[in-house]
Order: sequence, then C-alpha cells, then structure tokens
Amino acid sequence: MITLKDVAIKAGVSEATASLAMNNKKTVNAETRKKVLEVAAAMGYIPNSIARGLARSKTNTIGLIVTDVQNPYFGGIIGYIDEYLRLEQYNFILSVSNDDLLKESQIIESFIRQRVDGVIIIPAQSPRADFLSFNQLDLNKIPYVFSTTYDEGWESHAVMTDLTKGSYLLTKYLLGLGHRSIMVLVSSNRTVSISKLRLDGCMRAYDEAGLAWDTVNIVECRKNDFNSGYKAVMNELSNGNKPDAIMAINDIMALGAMKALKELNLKIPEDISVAGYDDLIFSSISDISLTTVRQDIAEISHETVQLLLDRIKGKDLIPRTRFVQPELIIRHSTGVRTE
Amino acid sequence: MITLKDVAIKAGVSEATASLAMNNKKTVNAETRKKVLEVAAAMGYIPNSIARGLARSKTNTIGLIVTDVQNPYFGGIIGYIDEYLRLEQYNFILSVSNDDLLKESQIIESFIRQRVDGVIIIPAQSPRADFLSFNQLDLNKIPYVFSTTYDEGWESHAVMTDLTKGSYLLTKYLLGLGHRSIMVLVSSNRTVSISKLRLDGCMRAYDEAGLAWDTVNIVECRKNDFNSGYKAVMNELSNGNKPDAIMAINDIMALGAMKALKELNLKIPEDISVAGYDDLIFSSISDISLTTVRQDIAEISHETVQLLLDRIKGKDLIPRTRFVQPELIIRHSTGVRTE
DNA sequence: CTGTTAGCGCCTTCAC
DNA sequence: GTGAAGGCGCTAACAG
Repeated sequence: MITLKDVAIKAGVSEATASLAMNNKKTVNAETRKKVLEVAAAMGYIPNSIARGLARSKTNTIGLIVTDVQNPYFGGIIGYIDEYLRLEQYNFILSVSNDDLLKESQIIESFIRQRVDGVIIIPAQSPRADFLSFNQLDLNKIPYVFSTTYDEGWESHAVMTDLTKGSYLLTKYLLGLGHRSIMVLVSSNRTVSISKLRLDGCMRAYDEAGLAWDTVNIVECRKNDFNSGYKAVMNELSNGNKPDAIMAINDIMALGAMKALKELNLKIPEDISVAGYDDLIFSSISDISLTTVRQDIAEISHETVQLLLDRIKGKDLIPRTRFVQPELIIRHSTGVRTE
Repeated sequence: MITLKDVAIKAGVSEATASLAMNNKKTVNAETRKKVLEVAAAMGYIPNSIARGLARSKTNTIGLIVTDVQNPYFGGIIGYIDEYLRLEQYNFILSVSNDDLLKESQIIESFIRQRVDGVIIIPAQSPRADFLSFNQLDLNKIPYVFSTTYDEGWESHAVMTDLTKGSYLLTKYLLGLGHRSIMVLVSSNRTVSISKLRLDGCMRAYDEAGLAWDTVNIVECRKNDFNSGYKAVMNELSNGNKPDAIMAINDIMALGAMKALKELNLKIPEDISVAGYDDLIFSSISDISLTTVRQDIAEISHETVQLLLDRIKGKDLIPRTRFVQPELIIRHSTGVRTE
C-alpha cells in the first residue's frame, strides 16, 4: 500500500507539498505539481479517503436507507440517486430497513459511526413511538432528507410525489367513467402518510363530484406487495363485495388484483376497472396494460440529492416537503362503467 | 461531536483504557469498564469508525458493484447480501455499473480509495480489453469475488448458478414436449459467459437427443430487458421465423416475448411455448405463468459473502467458481407441441 | 489492570 | 512556493 509520503520522497518534495499538488491547490509551482503527479501515477498511488476523511472531517459519502430493494420502484430510485451522487463526487452506503423500525434505527446509528456527510431516508411505514434516530442525526449535525414519503409528526426536509393530487386525478377520471362503487387497496394502516395522502385525493374528487365518500370500500392490506393485492381482492369478492373499480396503492398490488380478477373470470375493464400507482415498467407486462399514476422518480431522486447537498454545504433551508407532480397514465385496464 | 477523549476525561481514566473498555477487552477491570460505558452512554458517545479504520487499517465495509438495480433479480441479490453482511457486522457501499466497463473501473478505484476490506463484483457483460481494475485490487491486496457470473479470461473466485445445467434441463424438457425448432434469445454477444454457458446447456441436450444443434435460431439482443425481448420476437416472427418454442436468457425478456406473441395473436403455449430464466416474482404476473429456471439467489448471496469474508480473514483459497444448483420450474407457458 | 507513547495517512496553518 | 509541525480520533504495543 503506497502512501503520499512515499510519493513525496520519490518526488523529492515534502509531504505537505505533495498533498498540495495532488489537490490542485494553485499555491504550488506548475513544475513541482507536474513532477509529483507523474511520480504518483508511476507508483500507482491511490489516495486514502479514510485518512483524508479523518483529517478533513468530511467523508464525501452519504447514507441511503430504503425499505425494500425488490420493488423495482425503489430500484429505480437507487439507480438515480447513485447517478446524481456520483456526478457530485459522492459515494453512498445503502442499507435496507425492510420497513422495520428497529433495523432503521440501527442503520442510522451505523451511518453516524461512519460519519456520513448526510443521509437520505425512505422512512419505514409503521407508526413511530419516538423519533430518537432522527434526533441523533440532528444532535450530530448530520443533514438528512426524506425521500418518496415523509414521516407524520416529524417535520423535516422531504421530496415526494404529490400523492394526493395523483389520487385525485385518478379518482376523478374513474368517477367520470361512471364508476361509483370503488374499492381502494391501501397499506396496513390507512392513517400512515402513503395511504392517507392518497385517500385524501380520492375524497377530494368525491367531494367535488358531490358524491358520498362513505360508499368507498377501503381495504387495508398487510403488505404492499403482489400477493397482498391478490388476496385482498380474492377475499373481498368472495364476500360478495363487487365494486365497479379497484384502485391500488401501487402497481404491484394492482397487478395482484388483476390476477385475482382473472381467476374469478371477471373481465377487465368490462366487469371491473383496475388502476395502480407508480407506473412500473411492469405495468405494461400484463396483457391488459395498467392505468396508473406515474411518479417521476428521476425528478424525485434529483431533487432529493440536490436538497441534501445544499444542506451539507450549509445552506440554511426551511424544513418543508417539496412536491413533485404526478401524471395520470390512462391505459387499458380501465373503461366506462357498463351495466 | 463527542470523542473518546471526552469520555475518558469524564470517566477519569486514560484514553487507552476507555478504548479498551469500549471494545470489551477482558484486560480491563469490570468496575472501570462499567464506569466508562455508563459515561459514554450518558454523553451519547458514538465511536468514529473512520478513525478506527485508520488506526486498524480495516474499515469493516465491503464494496458491491451491480450492473442493474432495476431488475428485481439484482434487487434480490442486494437484499440478501445486505442481510448477510449486516449479520457479520459489515457495511457495504453499493455502486451501479450499468454494464459500462469504464464506470466499473471508476467504481473499483473509488472502492480502493475507500479502503474497503473486500469487494463483490457482478461484472459488466461486455468483452474486456484488459483487466487493470482487477489487477489493481490484487495489487492493493483487496480480496474480491465475482457473483452471479464470472469473467471469461480472468480466473478468480466466483459464485454463480450452474447456468449450463439449468439450460440443459430446460432444453431437455422442451425437446421432450416435442419441440424441435427452438429460438433462443441471448445477450448482445453470444460468447459472453452469461449467454455462452446457457447455450452450452442447450447444446448438450440437443446432442444427447441426437438432434442437430444448428437448427436452433440464436437471436442476439442488445439489452437483456423487456423491450429487447419484445422487439426480438416481433422482428423474427414478422420475418417468417416461427419457432415451436422460445427460450429467453431471463424472465424479463421472456415476458417481453410473451407480450409480442399475444399481439401477434399467437396462443401460449398452444402455438408457441415460452420459457424464461431466473424465476422472478413477476413470472407469475402474466396471466400465463412462466416456465423458468430458478436461480437460488439466497444461496448465491450467502456463499458469496462467506467466501469473501473467508478471504478477508486470510484463508488461502484456490480461485475457482462455486456452482449453485438451478431448478426447473414448470408452469403454464410451455406445453406439448401440437401441430 | 492502567497509563504513556507512538503512530495510522493525510491535511492545514504558519513560518521561511 | 515549500517545508516543518501539529492534529483529526482511535488503537496498539509497552511499561509500570
């Protein structure tokens, strides 16, 4: 392992000068710098960022917590964040919370140990008893921003889709098609932001249309995955609850719902319309392509990174949620109410 | 930011003793340790792993390079690796190469800078002009292991599915159903290991059956994604090449292929059988569930991590590829040849 | 058992 | 412009 000292000696300069040269400070003579750079290259010198981190107390790495890596939605987020961060010469450490609050707090502590310069949090979606982890970050003066969703009860910087607006557009569209009895598949707890905000949007559309909101059938599902969507629909329909349309909290669940409907020999959209949320690549996989609300994950990721870097650079910003605009994508899983 | 020194002073001991206490070395008196631990907790002390890394020249973090985060197959790998690594008290840094060799080499260099203890590489699938990056790792004595696939021409430690066997099983099964004219969708270059190994398996099955291998239609696709599968099938079939069965290099492409067939009004499996590879959760999404070869990603991830940690601990192992057994999963997208 | 000393590799004043 | 000196926070001998 070759060090800066080795380079300095071989180049016949002091370690300090070598350091200045490597970091392109103008205070060093062009000749000397050239010499140092050459020697460094020749020796295959690779700077030790650990040591640099200690000396500068800045690691140039940021921590990223995601709830789920298997969902391509988050895969996309990770990809974009990686891209933008790399452009800005930052590394990142990734950890997966699996929506587990304990794990999330352990991850945050390990990020603090690592002295990350900042952290991006996709918060676990369970009601929180306390906010110790976030407090720890504040105490250690490590900036963080929530991405994709925020946490109820903890005001902070966040970047996310205007979920309410997306649901509003979608619901309005469905009502416009004549659907009245709508079933909504939400997460395990309808009061948690990712569900609540969407429901707010539905409600707004109902209100505007002068329709009674309480005709909506809200089904809480334990997980937000394919099987949950499948089972929920199987259950409800076998209990005789046949809606005009089904709205799922995300595309994966919507796809699960479609699977169930097919098995029940119900035609989509003739018998029941189905809509998702996210606009995964997979939304066009099913032979009946899915109507959905597109979340602009490139934009979300980009804003998240910019916001975090601004905070790291010391910009004093007011904690608030930045909303990214959703887009209604109409495809073939929805149609006018027939009967 | 409170340091070990602060704790030591407040606890009335030397910094060294505090350090020993924090690290649970037995050489320190129970009373003293208790005292130190209490003070540390009270002060909210969080050790600085950067400093520790410098002192011990061991960072307890490993680097992970993946080619694609959007494919849930790799999402699964990342999830498992995260899990196993965390159990062993390791962190990891993730970076995405997007199958770009230049980016891959930059990532490796940044990993060296960070002084990771080891790296897990899912190598980019392009023919390599040189092996400088891997050489750099060797020079810096940083252990690494390839996961999911290896690189032709660079012998090293690797853990992956026995791809050849998987293809062999699948092909044998298809031949057994009476299919003779098979179309195989591979990556952009059939000589690259992920394609080559699979093709070897097909070939073996053909040989065993005493059938002429050259009747197989091998189609090279630029990318291994949904659209590539879709387009490849659209192209081939509109050129009048109608096979009995289609085998894709992975499930995503197979799903794309199915989409194309449906649009061409061909029935699956009555008109054409389709098979994938990977066994994604999504393989059951399409109304016709996909016959595929399951890769045991939990096992692959686990072995990869164990192998890397063994190497980090200094075990001197012979570079070789460890194969994980594949499993043929028969579902509804394949059936006996009809005409 | 505990404290002293000496780094790990790099950066940053501050003289010269 | 360049070198000497000190320090980032922690650990690893070595004494005592």
